[in-house]
Amino acid sequence: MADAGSRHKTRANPLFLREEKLRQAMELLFFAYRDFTSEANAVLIDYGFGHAHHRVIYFVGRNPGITVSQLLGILKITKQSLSRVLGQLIDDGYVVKESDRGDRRRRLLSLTAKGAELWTQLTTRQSNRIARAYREAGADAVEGFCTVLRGIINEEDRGRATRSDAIAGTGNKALSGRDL
Amino acid sequence: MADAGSRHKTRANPLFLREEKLRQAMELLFFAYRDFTSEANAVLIDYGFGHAHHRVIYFVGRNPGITVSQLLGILKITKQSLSRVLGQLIDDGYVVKESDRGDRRRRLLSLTAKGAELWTQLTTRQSNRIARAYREAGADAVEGFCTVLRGIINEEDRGRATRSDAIAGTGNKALSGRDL
DNA sequence: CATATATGTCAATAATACTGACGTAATTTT
DNA sequence: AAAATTACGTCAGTATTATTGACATATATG
Repeated sequence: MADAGSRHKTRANPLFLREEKLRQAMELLFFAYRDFTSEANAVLIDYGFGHAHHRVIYFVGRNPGITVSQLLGILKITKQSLSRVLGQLIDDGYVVKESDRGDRRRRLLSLTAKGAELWTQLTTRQSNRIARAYREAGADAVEGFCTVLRGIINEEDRGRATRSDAIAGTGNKALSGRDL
Repeated sequence: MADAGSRHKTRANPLFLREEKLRQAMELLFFAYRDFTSEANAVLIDYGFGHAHHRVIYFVGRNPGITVSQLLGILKITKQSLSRVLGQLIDDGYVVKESDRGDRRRRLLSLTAKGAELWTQLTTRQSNRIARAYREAGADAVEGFCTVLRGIINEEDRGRATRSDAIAGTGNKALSGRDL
């Protein structure tokens, strides 16, 4: 308790500044995510869809041939939750589901042409926002941005945002299975 | 149309790489936010609260004396949505609401001791995650991280994640009004 | 006094998500 | 080949977050 004073805010107290920086980071993350997602949400309303549909469309587009359980692993929601959203997307002709010929228990998901079009529409807006931020920040800042974000992600999922080189609409079937 | 070929994926095509980097950023943001929030959600379940309560607790703690409409401006939800959540937090003794003596239409929100305790519990876990990522990434990366995130946020809200120096539980009344 | 602002509230609805239970088909293990 | 596991689907009930629209009240401002 002799040095208790160091726990309080004083002139340029490094501990106080550290906590301040951490809270700032949390807020930046909140506001950035809020604005980043509101972009796409506006588009989706015209289609009668919501955030959940966006996430499904996005990850199916990015990973054509993804299985249902791989998708569940990414979204971290229950299959019952996914079911409704995915069902709608299939009914409305944005996503198709086909049996895996290797393991016929599996259902492989991919976008239709209509789905790929929506994917592009959604992704373009969001990547324009990122692109602008990247341009203004510069290459070094971008690298730092990615490094820190990767550090925030749970260790087991850190590979996910890099490994795929799939493009919506194009072939590029199947992920190696254990990867997702 | 003469140089149409440059729009397609070729060996180290800079345009393709650019798009790839942008999609990577979107995914990093998705996964980072997913894991960042799941941290606090787990705690909240024990209190019978959800994500929405967390956001209210957080921003009230960070901005003691914040008004209802300032909070709505941050959260970007309707007052009807806020009403239920805020009402619960007040009923359960985490938040207090008092009339502004200057403008008695306004209600100033702040945390009770109980609320500040929960605030700390929630914030500690999340800031530990950020702190670890910061430590591993280094100071330069952190700076880049903040710069890019700020660039992603809508221009009118960029000041928000920096301006406040309020701490949960401590005095530090009122924001300048126009700021939030 | 008229108007605008800040807040609150009633009602209906939509979207996302959860738990729990159960069923079926295909594959893997023993 | 029987048993166990995996992948998927579905029915039912519920919680949480959020929306729109309408209306009410108190206070402040011109």
